[in-house]
Amino acid sequence: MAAPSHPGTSEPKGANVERMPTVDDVARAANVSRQTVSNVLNSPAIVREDTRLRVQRAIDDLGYRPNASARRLRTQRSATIGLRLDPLRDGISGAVLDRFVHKLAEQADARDLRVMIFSASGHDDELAHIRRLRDGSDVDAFVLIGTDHGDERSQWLIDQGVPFVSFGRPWGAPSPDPRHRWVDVDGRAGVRDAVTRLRERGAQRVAWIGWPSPSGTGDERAAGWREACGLPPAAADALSRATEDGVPEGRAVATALLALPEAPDAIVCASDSLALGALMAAQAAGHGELPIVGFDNTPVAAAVGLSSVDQPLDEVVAATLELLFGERGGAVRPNPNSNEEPTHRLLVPRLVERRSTHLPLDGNPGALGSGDHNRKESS
Amino acid sequence: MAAPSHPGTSEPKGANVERMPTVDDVARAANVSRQTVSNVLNSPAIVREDTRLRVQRAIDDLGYRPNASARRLRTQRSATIGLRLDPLRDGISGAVLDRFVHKLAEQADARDLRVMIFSASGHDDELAHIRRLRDGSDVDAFVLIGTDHGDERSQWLIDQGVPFVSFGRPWGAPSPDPRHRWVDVDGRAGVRDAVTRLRERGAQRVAWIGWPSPSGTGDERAAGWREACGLPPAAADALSRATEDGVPEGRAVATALLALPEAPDAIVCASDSLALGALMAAQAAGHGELPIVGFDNTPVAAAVGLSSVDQPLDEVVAATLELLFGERGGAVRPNPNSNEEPTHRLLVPRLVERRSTHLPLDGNPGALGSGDHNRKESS
DNA sequence: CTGACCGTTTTGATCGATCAAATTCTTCTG
DNA sequence: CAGAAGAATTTGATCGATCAAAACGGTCAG
Repeated sequence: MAAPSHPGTSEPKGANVERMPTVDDVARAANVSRQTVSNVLNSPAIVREDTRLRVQRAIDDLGYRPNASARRLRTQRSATIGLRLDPLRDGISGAVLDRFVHKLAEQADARDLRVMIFSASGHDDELAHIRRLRDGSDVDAFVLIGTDHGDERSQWLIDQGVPFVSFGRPWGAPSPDPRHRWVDVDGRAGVRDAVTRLRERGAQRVAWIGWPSPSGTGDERAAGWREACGLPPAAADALSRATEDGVPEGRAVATALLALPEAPDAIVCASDSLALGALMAAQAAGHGELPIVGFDNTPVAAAVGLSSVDQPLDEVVAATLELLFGERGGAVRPNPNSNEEPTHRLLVPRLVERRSTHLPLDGNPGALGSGDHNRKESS
Repeated sequence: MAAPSHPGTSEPKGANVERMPTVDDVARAANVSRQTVSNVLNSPAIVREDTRLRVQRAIDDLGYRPNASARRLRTQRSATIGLRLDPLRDGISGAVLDRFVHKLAEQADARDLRVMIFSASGHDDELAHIRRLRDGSDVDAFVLIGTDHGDERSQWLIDQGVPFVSFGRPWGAPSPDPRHRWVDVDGRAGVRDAVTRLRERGAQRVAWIGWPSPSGTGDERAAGWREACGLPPAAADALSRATEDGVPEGRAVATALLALPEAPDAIVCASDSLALGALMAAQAAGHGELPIVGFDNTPVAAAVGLSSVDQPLDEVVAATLELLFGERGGAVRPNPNSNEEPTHRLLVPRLVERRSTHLPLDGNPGALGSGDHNRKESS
């Protein structure tokens, strides 16, 4: 938090008027040719030890930094990933994508990649942007987020030969194109685990609040509940509800569930928004102790002490980059032509347990918040 | 939502193997010289009408798109804005910054600017990144977010001659550097308005829940409350509380306030997190009808029907870009040397009223949610 | 001593655009 | 109709790096 001054390397760069040094400047200073300098940077192995050190010192002394544009122009690649920020996501659940963006920025940086963001109003607009960015060689690979049924973006990108990976499976496609690389989280397994855990804890009638079908992610999650709830079909149907996402919606549906003659003794929801609504409903109905589980482990869930299924975004991002660039490489791999190597990755989420599956909700506020991340935030 | 195929211009670009056309290709096709093509793109005014049309047609036919790297190399500017995504913000309030990022991406796009994001672990790390990005001429201007007391970043950037604008005032500086361009929202006025509104509605004892001092934004907001609450100092002190940000914290403090012999009849908070906590406290204490106002108008506030002070992010972003690039220009202005033109902009927020200042909280869930933005969101 | 061979370094060309200056084409004046 | 002034267009150089191939220096077998 303290210790200002010299961040980065601290060479004597005065104001900012004098131009940045170039390879030629470094070459002159180290008494070698441009190319040798270039080699020191890009293939140090082929340069003799002592010259390498000499050049390196010159680089440090002058504070040389390769010009990204020049390099990109010559190499024909930008080492930049494009990412569309979805303008629709304004709900609580949108926070997942934010975390995804963060992680992506972090891990991309570690690989010396840049991340460029853009926003678009719809799928068509998005594709137009992608084309522009790629044709201008601004960006050489894209990450698609939030694929859904009948998503025509993937196919277009494949046809155009634009390298990309989607966070989200190709829902609904009868036979998914093997050239489509994707990473996703197994929501079905996540919900299944959550339900199982609740039953281990003694719950016998675990209800489900999900989204209307068809919804790729939603249907998967619902399936997970159905597999694990241990109820005969009819009873299961009675405890299953579908509604648009949202806190009020969740509250309304949960209220109805709790008013049933054979009321549920636990509720699992397809999102934290729905779960928060359910939490409020339970509280209002005097069932403060009712175990409730949400999905996505958003900040709100942490804040109100709601148990939630957490997506392993670190792994998601790592897998995304690996599919795009390989184990460590910095060069983009084109979309695979055949199905030689695995072109997708399905990751398993894990349940984060909090008060909502442990303690009664009422009572002393002092015990709230389970010490989860709660940082002050200004502006 | 429907209508796939041809996004952008739809020229007959087959696979993606053949290289993109260049100015020379276009020139040849239109029977002019490279430079004329360049002129059509950059200064159409000096090209004769008919040649311009001819060239334009060739551009469209070939699907030509200027190569960003080449242009940047030659012009020495990247038309790219750098933005650090703060890894700390994980609370509910962090959502404001997300909205900011969105708006920035949108408006930057309208000006043909790119936005590049990066993440850093601390201020020093951030500055190191900034240096790297700028020295590599990847980015030519930066937007700083969330400035706070003793923030040494601004001064460093000014010293280094790196063009930037901060979203957030230079807090605490005895005499702010006139070369520092910034945009901020007048939180004091926002809170003042909110309190005034509550008093117009009949509230007589409006309490305040804020953050511990010193906090630039926090102190300003508190000042707004104090100015408008209309209570003598002693009484005001009794109704003022400071705590770290967070839902549980807000709940605890609000519970204490409500237990006072002279309890408040309305509460204004420095954040939606605190306000949500207060809302829960009020509900638990049987004061479901207590008017409560939050700050930042986050999705959560919309979801639970909490009134909140909304920051005009559209204007904030517009002002930011204007300070950086001028009215319409695409070229970055350096940090001003003297204080000739205005170098900052202070915008006024406005109160968004919802159920929490209108109706009782309990009662029928059907009436919840005030129709505010609630969109479904998948993985 | 010659020349093949390997490791290291240098030279010339190139990526795709814009700048600055030179050139050609128009138009208008005396 | 010559010639100047202005408009429109073209030419040559350049931005800063990497690629591809050539040149260099040393070792070593024949």
